Amino acid sequence: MSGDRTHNDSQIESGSRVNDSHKHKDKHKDKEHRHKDHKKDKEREKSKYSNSEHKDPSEKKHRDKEKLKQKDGVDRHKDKDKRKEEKIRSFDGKPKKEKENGFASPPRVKSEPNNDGFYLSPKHDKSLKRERDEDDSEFKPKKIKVENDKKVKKRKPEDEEDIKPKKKTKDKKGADGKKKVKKEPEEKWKWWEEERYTDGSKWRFLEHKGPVFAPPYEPLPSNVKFYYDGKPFKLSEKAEEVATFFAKMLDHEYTTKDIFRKNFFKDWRKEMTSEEKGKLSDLNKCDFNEMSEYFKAQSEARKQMSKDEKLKIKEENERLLQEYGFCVMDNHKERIANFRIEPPGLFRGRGDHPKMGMLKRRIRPEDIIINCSKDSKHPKPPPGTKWKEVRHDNKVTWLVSWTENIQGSIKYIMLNPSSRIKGEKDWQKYETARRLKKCVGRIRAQYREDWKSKEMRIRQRSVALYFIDKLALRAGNEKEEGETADTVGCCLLRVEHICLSPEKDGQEFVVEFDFLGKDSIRYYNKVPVEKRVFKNLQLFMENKQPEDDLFDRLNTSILNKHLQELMDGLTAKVFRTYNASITLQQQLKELTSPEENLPAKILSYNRANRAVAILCNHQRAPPKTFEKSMQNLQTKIDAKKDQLSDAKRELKSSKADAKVRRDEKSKKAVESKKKAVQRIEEQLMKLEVQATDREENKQIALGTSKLNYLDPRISVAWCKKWSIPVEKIYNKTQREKFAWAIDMADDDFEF
DNA sequence: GGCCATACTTAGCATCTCCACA
DNA sequence: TGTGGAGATGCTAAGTATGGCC
Repeated sequence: MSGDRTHNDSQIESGSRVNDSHKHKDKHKDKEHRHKDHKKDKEREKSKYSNSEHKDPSEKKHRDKEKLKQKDGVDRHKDKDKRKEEKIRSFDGKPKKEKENGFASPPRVKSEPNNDGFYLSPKHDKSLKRERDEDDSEFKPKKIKVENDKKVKKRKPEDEEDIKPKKKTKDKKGADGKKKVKKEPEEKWKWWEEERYTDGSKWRFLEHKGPVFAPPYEPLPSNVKFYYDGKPFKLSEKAEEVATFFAKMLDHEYTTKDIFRKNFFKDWRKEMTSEEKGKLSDLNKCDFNEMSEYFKAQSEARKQMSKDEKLKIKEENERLLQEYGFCVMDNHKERIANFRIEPPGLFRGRGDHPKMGMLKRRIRPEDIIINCSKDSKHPKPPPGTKWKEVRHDNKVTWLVSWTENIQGSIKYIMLNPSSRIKGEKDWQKYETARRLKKCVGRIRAQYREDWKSKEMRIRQRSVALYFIDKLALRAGNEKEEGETADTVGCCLLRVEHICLSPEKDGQEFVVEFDFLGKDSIRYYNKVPVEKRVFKNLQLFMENKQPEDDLFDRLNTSILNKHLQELMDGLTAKVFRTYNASITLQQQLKELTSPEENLPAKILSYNRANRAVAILCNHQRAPPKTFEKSMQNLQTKIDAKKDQLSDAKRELKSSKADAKVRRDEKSKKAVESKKKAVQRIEEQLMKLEVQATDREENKQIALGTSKLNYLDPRISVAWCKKWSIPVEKIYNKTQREKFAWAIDMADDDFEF
């Protein structure tokens, strides 16, 4: 098949080949533009430090115009040097070697399409008549429930149960059943058995108390001083407040970074009086240490508070939660996720974020838009203030919004994941992924066919889709230049992010990926690909510079439009959900053996979960205490081993004793020694399993996939099948979020 | 088709809480 | 009973996706 490229690639319409751009006028433009932009980028980089957030509007306009001119592709390249610098940065700030943390070639198990795979959990077998706005074959709440707003207000006492806030149940010990397990409230609202709205509205009635604002600034005591150039300097209140933000972060690596310091200083100066501005001209001469010590002492004092004092604070927090932490949405009291407005501080962008250190300003009532229903009791702004706006938009789910000043994006207050509105969406997400399961075979066949297309754009689309499917890459939406760290997803991959080897480590057609993904987490993977993909990649890279786009004819909207045609509701992200869930299901089948005991089964579950986390590249920095805690665990294991050999010795001698004496008493002694050995062996095994689990989890975060990608019904079914308490898999919060799945999935659920 | 605004999900790190153990 | 540390929770940044406008 080595000749396929020469044959097929020559058939590609020349007009659509970006690689022969030099032959075409517009492509010349393209290249010219690229160079221009590079020059501009460099200039921008130069001026960034003196004026990072106020870009010359004419420059922007010009760039926009250039972009419009550019018919064919998108030039989203930033400074090359900067990228190279970032390229070598790993998530812990150091270059990584391949496979160092086991991320190369993640284990993957794929299920091929199952065309009859229309699974209905028995509880949903019953015919459920419901008009649906989306084609979610299994998304079928049962009862029809139509309640008008007035009824909400006139709730009867018997409804009170719903209105009561969920009392925090203390789950003392969880599933072992060894200690008291306080029952969770028995009657919980099963929204999944009710009718959904079909008109695009999200609610009929919404009432809440508005947000909780950050506490006002408390000036420092007079004995805590700020020093400039070695001398005490009394700051104005505004300047002092911003200085405390920096002081609080003094021990953090952020404050050593040039960009952070520059951004901070620039924004800090804006808060200074003209006198302060004149005198405080060099951040390096500023001494925040006394302030920093003061905050450390305060935090220490908080830790040392008496029980009563702590209780008082806890009660106050509880009061706030009760007052502001719940809303009434369509007859039900629902928990709000984030009812507190983000306090002012310094922006902590991740990776090499160009805006890190900028001042995140205090949000005032005048910045706040309230969303609630017309006939609800509207939240009151704090005395003497007013809201920016009160609106009644039931097509959205948010309660409160404001625009933040760093990126100009909108922030929202929304409901908790356990709420109906979030749960329905989550359920729907998994149903879409299950629909993909039914047609993934066809889609895969199609994109494989498209690798041979005459059109470059189709080839690029199909190769990108292959990566998204095979490697669970994110889509890669375009981002505004200079506004965020240089991170990419699939459609944004650049030539410099991949390295092709016809043969490597005994494998053919190897692609080595190395780029920074979401949150500037490094994605490093070396994967053998199909020959056609390899040849296509070579083609896409022809005559391109390292900083050029790999898929210059593709973006996420083109890709998603195509996916939409293949399956209703299909977007790039659905592949991640589908592949994560199907991998979990298969790994669970593969790894669970019936004869295993409970801890071993849990280990198997965690390993299945881990396979998904590796697939999705969910990394974490190793916990600071990791080495120490592993050591502690090892000490425990060693001690247990000693204990075991002692117990075995004792057992041996009691057996010998019993042989001589042949009486009941010594027989009983043997039995009890046997039991002791057994018990210690079990304890040892548990500790060893724990150590393995922890070691394997060192740099992998399981939580993200568990919460966002794994259909909870798979886990619930697994628990039911093996009689494992669901509490072993999901903590209380997770059980609340997945209440729908826990209720509806039986042991035979198939994703 | 590109741009932009908007709405929502996904993500890792920081901080808090509470349990096991000395 | 005090405390270290694991796990839970909170926080908010950083993604994806869509729809409207030009």
